[in-house]
Amino acid sequence: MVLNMVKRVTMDDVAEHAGVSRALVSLVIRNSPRVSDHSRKKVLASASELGYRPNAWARNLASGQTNTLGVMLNDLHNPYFSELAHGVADVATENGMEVVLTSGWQRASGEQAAIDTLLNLRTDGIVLGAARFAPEVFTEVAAQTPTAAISFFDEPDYMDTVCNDEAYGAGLVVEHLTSLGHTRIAHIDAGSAPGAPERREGFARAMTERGLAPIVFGGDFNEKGGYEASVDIMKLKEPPTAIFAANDLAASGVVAHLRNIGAKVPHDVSVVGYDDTVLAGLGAISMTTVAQPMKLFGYRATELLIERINGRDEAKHELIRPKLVVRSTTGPVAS
Amino acid sequence: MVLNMVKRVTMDDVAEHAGVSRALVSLVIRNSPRVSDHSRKKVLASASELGYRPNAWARNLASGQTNTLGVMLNDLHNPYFSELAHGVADVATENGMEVVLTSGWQRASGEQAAIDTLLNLRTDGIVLGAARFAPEVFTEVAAQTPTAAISFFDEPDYMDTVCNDEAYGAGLVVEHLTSLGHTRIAHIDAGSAPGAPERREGFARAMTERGLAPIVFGGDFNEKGGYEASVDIMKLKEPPTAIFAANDLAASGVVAHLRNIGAKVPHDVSVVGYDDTVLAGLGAISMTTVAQPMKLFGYRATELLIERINGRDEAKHELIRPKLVVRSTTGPVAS
DNA sequence: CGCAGTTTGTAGAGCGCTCTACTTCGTGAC
DNA sequence: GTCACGAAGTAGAGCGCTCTACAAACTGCG
Repeated sequence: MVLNMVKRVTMDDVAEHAGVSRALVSLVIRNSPRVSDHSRKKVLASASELGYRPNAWARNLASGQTNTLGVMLNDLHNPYFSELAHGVADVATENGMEVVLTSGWQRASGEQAAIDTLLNLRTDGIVLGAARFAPEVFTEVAAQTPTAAISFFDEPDYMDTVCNDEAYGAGLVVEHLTSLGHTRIAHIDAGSAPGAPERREGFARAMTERGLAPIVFGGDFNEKGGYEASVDIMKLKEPPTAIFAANDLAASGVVAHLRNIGAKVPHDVSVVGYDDTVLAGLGAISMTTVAQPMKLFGYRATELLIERINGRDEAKHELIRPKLVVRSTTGPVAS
Repeated sequence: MVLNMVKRVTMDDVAEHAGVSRALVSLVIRNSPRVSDHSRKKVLASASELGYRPNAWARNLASGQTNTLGVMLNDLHNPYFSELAHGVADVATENGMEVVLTSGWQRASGEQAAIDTLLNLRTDGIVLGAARFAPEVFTEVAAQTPTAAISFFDEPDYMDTVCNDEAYGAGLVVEHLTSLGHTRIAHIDAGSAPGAPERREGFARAMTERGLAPIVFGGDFNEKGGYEASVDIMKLKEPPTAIFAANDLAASGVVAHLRNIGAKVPHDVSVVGYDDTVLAGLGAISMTTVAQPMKLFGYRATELLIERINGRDEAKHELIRPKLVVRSTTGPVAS
């Protein structure tokens, strides 16, 4: 409807100005070796003089390639996701590809709209950055374009996946806490949210392997979930000496409640988070937590996706091991 | 090079299947009223049977409109920016537009690459989500497409801007602290980073208006900056009873240092942050801070941008007033 | 000098859609 | 019955680029 005031410079304009054919200009712009130095310079000079800028829409339409990777995240507010996007962007750039981000912005219809945008853009592939999408999303997307999903634990044959080794991470926590002398350790889980079952089972296994009773309370991946669960936990006749929360946010809820009831961290109760988000690293909080190398997740997912785009057939599934970051919310059990 | 395995369904396929012309299919897809109900149904049925999906590249090329807004952020890790993007997305969706996000990912060449991507996409307009870009970025982008910038304090005539009323926010802090009886108040600033000078000057004005000496220490918009500045501050012969930090991160650095030297917050020293990021709201931190309605910034910038796309000529500049959020790091001055 | 082989450049047919200008058809007024 | 008119549908020329097939110009070698 409304035209840009600036008259758009096209390849034909450049060709005419340089006195060559449009095809030659195209070759120059795409850095083809099939052009003589002399022509190349001439064309580039004309292009920059006219302020030429290739039109991505036309280029992609003509080439059938978009050279673009789509990334869909379900919550940009979570630093976890931005790390991930960063990783994707790095690998994409390395491979000369662009990245387009979308998000459902936690709106009801947003998720579907975001997917439609991405699919209509015909990106060469799509990274689904979190498993909180409706299951149909995965099958729908994967049916139409190469897809890699992060934190999708089902290992389907229609797309690649990269997951955190949740069980391993939970094991690290148990090992750390038991080495400090803790035996009564409670875990606040996040129900059936992605990753939560694996985390819970890993915890249970690590505990039983050591002959300890796995204490599990239902919570959620947010501050409230941690707070409320810790209220119940601390009402136990024999409260645990350590609490392993669903994630950092939940852990900060635990810390808040412990402070309210006058319990000292870590002297009375040790607290461990999960994710190593910014807040865990803050001096004022300084929380022991499990660091998922989110950027690495983004890397690997993108690498797998690019392999897939280039023709690999079978789906691959990777499990990446997190690391324990010990800070000041854990300490030896009080004697 | 590599073709998608799935044969792409085009408008012509749908037209043939439905026994109508491509033009009619186009009208149906674009929801034109010029189509009879009967044809519409027939076409839609064919489309869904074939799994048709409009090709955004072709559509935009043909229509000369992209119906897409570009957003460039310089640091997706900062929750401040994701809020902003969220606001942009909301307004864009309301107006039936798509949003494409890019970021320089704090990489040297990243910024320019991100801009090129956006400009090559020929989005109808661009929201520049932070003022930390090189100045040329603004002029380059604004010269080529309608542009709105957030937190760009210069009020240029070539693009719209939306800014936080930093001076007003600083005034709120001073008012709050003086009403609690504080008279020795220190401000940790962030040098010439965007917004910082306005914040500092607002602080100084509010203080002098009340006959109080503005104490200013150089810092930065991060935890380290706050920590180090507070070290100097607390070495003063007469340390202040309240510290107004550059932002929440800096404030959390201040709190960390105060805790280290055994000063109680807020009993001995009150601390105020700026931005009201997630961390300020956490129970374990619960920081008094100034809330910038980032989402609103996104809203307004996008609304201005759309006006601009629709033909408004003169640039508009808006100043939006933040709000003080009182939590538990501020209290009456100890008597 | 002639011819194969290599570079370098060009013509022109699309890519999948939109949009203007036109055709066709049905309706009702006269 | 005729004609004007609006509604419904279509033909076909692009949009700005890529890419295949081919032409032209330049090697060098017998």
